[in-house]
Amino acid sequence: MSAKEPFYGFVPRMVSSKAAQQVMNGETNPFTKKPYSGQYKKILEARKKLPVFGQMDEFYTMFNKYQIIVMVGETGSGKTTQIPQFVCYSDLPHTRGKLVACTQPRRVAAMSVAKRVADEMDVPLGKQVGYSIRFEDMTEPGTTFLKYMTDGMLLREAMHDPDLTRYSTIILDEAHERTMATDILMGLLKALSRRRDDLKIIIMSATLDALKFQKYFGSTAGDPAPLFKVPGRTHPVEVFYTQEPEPDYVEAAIRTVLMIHRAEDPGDILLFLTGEEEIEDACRKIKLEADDLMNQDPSSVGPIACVPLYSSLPPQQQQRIFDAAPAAKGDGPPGRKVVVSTNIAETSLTIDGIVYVVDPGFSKQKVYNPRIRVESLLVSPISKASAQQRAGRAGRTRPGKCFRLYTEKDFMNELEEQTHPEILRSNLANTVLELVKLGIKDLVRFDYVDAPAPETLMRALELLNFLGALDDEGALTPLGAMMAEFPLDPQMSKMLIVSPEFNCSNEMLTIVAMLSVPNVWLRPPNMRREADAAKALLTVPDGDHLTLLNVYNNYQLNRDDRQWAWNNFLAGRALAQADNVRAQLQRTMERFDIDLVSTQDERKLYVNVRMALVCGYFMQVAHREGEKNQYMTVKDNQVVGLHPSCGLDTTPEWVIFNEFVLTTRPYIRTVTTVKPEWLLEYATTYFDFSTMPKGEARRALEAVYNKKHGKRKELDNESDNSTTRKSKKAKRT
DNA sequence: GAGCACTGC
Repeated sequence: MSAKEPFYGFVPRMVSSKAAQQVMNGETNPFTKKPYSGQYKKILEARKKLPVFGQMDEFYTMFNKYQIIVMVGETGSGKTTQIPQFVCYSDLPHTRGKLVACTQPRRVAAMSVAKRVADEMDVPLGKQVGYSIRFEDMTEPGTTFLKYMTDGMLLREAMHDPDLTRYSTIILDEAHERTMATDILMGLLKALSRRRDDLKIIIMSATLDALKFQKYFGSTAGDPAPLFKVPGRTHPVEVFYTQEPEPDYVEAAIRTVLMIHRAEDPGDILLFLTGEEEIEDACRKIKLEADDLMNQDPSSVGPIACVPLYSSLPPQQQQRIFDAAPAAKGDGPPGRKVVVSTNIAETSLTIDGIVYVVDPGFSKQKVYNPRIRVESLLVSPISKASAQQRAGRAGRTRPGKCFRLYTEKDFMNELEEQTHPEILRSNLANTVLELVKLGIKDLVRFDYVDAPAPETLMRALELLNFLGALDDEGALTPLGAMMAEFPLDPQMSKMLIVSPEFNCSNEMLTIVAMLSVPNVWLRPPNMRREADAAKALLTVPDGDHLTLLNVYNNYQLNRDDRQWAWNNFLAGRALAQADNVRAQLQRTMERFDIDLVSTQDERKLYVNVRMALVCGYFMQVAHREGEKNQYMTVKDNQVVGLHPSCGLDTTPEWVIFNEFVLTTRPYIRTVTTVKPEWLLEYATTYFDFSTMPKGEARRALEAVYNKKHGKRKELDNESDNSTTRKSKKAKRT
């Protein structure tokens, strides 16, 4: 290195903040050797005002000394943008052919932070600083040394390189969110830190659970990992509670919004509710009542704009949350914007200008019941951490107020400290397969930050064993190794891999892709009949899986017609996404030399597809009990009905289903009719009579078995043709 | 005769 080299004399991981700042304040960009731009200097001045910048010295002392650091930084501390840069100046990954990784739970965050940091470092995005998310790799091998990425992406990389050798430092950001991928990564990194003493690890989190991470990542001697703490930069938020519990939180929320509108100073309102329907309904009511108020007394109440926000809203409409509040009418008071949102506004989206938050204290949360193998969404009380996060949304631009629609006593005594991490609320089939592929031998004794219920692990192991992904000893089979490579639930990767045997891998690729994206069916409230009619035209009566195939094929045939999706009440965004997913899955198929084949004869094709579906979803079979829309899931004996969105024109005796949903009653959704012979043939071990509970389903299967094997002839059963027609006439009345 | 909380590969 020459004397002109800005990093001259720098030794990796022995760099002081003084030296680093000298380079930052110099004239030459040490990473590009080009002179710094004017923009760089301007941004640098702003960076210097961030709380974390003032603690650079403390950071380097710790970073240089310890292998693992837990960092706590509240919103506005600048940790996500600054810490990875600080690390680069001491770690000097570019001089050693290494990378610094910083993970994010969300794609947009990985992209936007990478862009910001590239600007701050005065380099083009995708060169020295890049990002890597599914479907998009904005990095340049050999050049990129600071990479923002989704946590799931790093987990995928670990499957191929368990020692993550490319990285010199790994930073897990937003660890407090406890996504499944971050939780698994924490377990892997803890073990890896003992194999690779050259690897540095930083766990970054919002305040609350730092001690948990410190203990988890502590030394074997029991000392907690060192803590680096940076204050945030937000405005104070005054919190109010109700005196009594509110029996109807939606009604109370609307009342509170109107109270704020009448009595409080100007400033926008953010109201948290739990779902689309609730939100649309509340928006209508607020608008109606606020308009009434203004008409009654235009001199004291201003106009109001009520904006809904939830993820399935088209991006264009989501943008409305950033519109300015409506202007005052004449000399009247200024207008006010009310955003009524799901949890999306708690973490994923920030809206500036919010001064008032109304928090009823509920959100929809995923829960998993391993006993009946069902994930469902339940409206549940939020955690204290969540309530604090919501309140904080009122103090981003100036001091604000938060109205909690529950008592202070309930807040103190009833709310959990933290939302349960995802790993405790999910079906783990996929995760277990990933862990086994990662070489984790004993899943029950894996060092989880929070260990899932043994029953949940057992359910996952059982499923993977039935699918043939794990052998009876729990070891990965060649099939399982292949399945783990697909970004899919194991049932889906299984049916994809076997689909060439049924001559329908092209079709199965499509179906799996369609099952992996959000619902494609649109049903605007004022056009339900038209939407249903459009759907009926695309429906294949043998099953919803085939209908999805048909929808995709028609979408492809009409690619040139930009209006096609809209005219058919289909979500164009979801279809485009399916296209993307399909291409990615196809690449994985090709990598494994799995044949891409089709059946030409449509009637045979549909049968072939249905048989292949059985190979993956044989554990999700329901048998009709009686004549009406009443089914019983095989083996766990849950009474379910076909979901009203189901397109079957009959109620067949045997169906497989993709989803079990628990709403007004238990429903099975995305359903296709199958033949009992297929169950016996393609899932022999699962449909072993000795392990099946007695009942109609078992009797019917036994009859099929005996008939085939000529043991005993059933006289009263014509088997799979015994479907009953649903009365279309009765349906309409 | 209902509804996708939110992410991610």
